[in-house]
Amino acid sequence: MNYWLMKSEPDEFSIDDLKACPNQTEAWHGIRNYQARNFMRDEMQIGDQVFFYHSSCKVPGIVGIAEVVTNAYPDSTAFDPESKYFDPKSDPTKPRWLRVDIRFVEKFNDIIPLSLIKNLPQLADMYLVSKGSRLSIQPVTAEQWQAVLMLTR
DNA sequence: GCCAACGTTGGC
DNA sequence: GCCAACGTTGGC
Repeated sequence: MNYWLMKSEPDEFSIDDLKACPNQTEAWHGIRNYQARNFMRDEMQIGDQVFFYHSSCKVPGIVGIAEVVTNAYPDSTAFDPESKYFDPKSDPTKPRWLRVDIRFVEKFNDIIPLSLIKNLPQLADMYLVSKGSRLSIQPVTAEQWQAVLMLTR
């Protein structure tokens, strides 16, 4: 099993939104970055655990946990001219973009703020706080996963 | 294949 | 809103 961190702008889609979805499950659409896509395609597995991260907001940070419940499959929003994620270069017979479904697992009582993560030596090597990190889907090590969980309990 | 121009991300 | 850092595009 692998661990991940996935970013979302809470104004667009928050962990509360995920919890409110049918079956508390939602398709993680709109990823338009090859590295993030390749993680989904090549390394993500059903059952993988995900830190849900709120970005571009007042207090950015990790707000809870979700779980991967499907393998990667074509992101149909790329074929929809009405969608903000429409990509005319993604051919439906050869889809360029993929998504997975994730299910709500847990919302932390308190957010783990980015400012705290930056200041903890045991989390200093998280991809999240590495220079110029912008990936919206990032791998997390088992050690980092445990270190973050320790902060919530 | 290089690289300048442009677009996006995301913290602050 | 600013801007650093990175990704993508497209001419050559």
